[in-house]
Amino acid sequence: MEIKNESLHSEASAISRKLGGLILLSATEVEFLESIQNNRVRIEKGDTFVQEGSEFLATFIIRSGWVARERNIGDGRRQIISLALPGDFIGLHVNFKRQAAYDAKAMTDVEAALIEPSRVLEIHQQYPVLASGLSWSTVREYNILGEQAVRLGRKSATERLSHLILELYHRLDLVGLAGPESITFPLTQDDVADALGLSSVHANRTFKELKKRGLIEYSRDDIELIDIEKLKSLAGFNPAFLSGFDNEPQPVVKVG
Amino acid sequence: MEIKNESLHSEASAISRKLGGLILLSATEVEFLESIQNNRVRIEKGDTFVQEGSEFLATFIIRSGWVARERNIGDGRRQIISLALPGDFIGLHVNFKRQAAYDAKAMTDVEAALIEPSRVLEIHQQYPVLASGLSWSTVREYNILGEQAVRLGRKSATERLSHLILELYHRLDLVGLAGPESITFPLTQDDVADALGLSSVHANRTFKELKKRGLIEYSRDDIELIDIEKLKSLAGFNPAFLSGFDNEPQPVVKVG
DNA sequence: CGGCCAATTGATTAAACTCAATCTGCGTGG
DNA sequence: CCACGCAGATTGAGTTTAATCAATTGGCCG
Repeated sequence: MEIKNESLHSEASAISRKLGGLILLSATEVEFLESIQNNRVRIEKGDTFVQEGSEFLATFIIRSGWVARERNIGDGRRQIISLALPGDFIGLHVNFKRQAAYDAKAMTDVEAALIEPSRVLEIHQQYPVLASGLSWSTVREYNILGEQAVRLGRKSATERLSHLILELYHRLDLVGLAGPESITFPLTQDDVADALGLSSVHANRTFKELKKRGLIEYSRDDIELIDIEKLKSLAGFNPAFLSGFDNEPQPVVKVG
Repeated sequence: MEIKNESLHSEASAISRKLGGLILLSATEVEFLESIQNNRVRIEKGDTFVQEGSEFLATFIIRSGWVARERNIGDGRRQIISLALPGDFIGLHVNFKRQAAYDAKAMTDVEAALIEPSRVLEIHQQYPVLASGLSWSTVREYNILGEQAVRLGRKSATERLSHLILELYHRLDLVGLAGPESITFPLTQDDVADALGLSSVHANRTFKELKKRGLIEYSRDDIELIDIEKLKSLAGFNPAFLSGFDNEPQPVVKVG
């Protein structure tokens, strides 16, 4: 993990786009949000930059790339708990020891911002609108993980895969990273297997099945959602858990 | 004035016992924590008191009894996302619409305290130690749910059940509700099945298997942990995700 | 051209599910 | 006090989904 400081971009960061897509942010708030992201790190694809049991040095905000929170249980079995996409936090809340309960591994090259705990406090004390945004992010992460539990516990392989694809499509869309009906998809089928609790062989067959049914197309690093309505119906997908809105991003908090 | 953890009165509420078991709480903090629990509700066993999609009216603190956060997907399938025990919150963080992403259902008669959003804000602004306690509770809930994902995605039926039993044993112990080597267990085998992503028939056979191996005994509403060490070894159970403290050596497993 | 990682396919096995009966403990109304 | 009803637990038999084992193929890069 190589660390370098960079100057402010003119374009809004993913976290600003994400929060801005749901709340009306004032210029001051956006500025602050951008200003706390100056301490940047680049993480190489494949790098496990947070180890289970080790101490969080700071909170990460993903600026670009995909990260997997995962648990490796001794005998080679692995479960991807959740995926962190641009605009997401790693280690926003920590326990008293700041001890990680999972590995965080870069699935692509990643750019992240390192946020000091004091800056998070500052948000809570001086930027109430942003603080409510953090609260929203927190409950959203929890709900995403809840859906993951439903997928793993009660859905078939085809339901799991189509549900995951739709979740990623909606989440990427919120930060402006989804195509009209496609997403870039950097995960290997092994990764998908470990995200969905399947063997890699079965993950492969499940991809093939969705393709055969005319629901998706996929290549090395893209998935095309050919028939979103059928995908939703197969997956039993309701996007409510992602926003808490009736699918319509609407500003509900006015400028301070 | 600061008081020792052990000197918390036995009449202190579960949430005070839980936080007091981990942080040194001042008398003022304990008093405040108790005072915000005056608005109490009784919830009858079987009552789904929060509906998926409906609005949270307040935050609940469970004072006694067990609650399941669960998702019911149209066709009769159900997944218990997580269990809330005495001292746990329901709806601590909410999204902008305060919309629940899951049902909350009482698995026993429950007593809960209703906390106004303004009191939660008050904690963050005036009781920094308690605020850090809430942050700890938040990340703990997330980590518990992460373990649930590992159970559902990557563990066998016997591993899942023994892991769940151990988790509940440790969590109940933290609030003084576990026996020396037993817990009260109000869930039906149907509930266990829906928590572990199994059929009820298989849940039953898994109970039988653990009993046959001399790991547990169970009756209508108790589970005895006959051989905790063997249970831990079978489950692959490491309590780190529950506390984040070094109460016990935490081996960091490295898979090469 | 190799080498390598990921994807794909075929064959077989195993874990868990479904379906269908019972069985059991317990509370209740007569 | 007892028969009845009922929810939950238990058991047996057969089926299904997904896992495992074992090659093979495909694409990309140095």
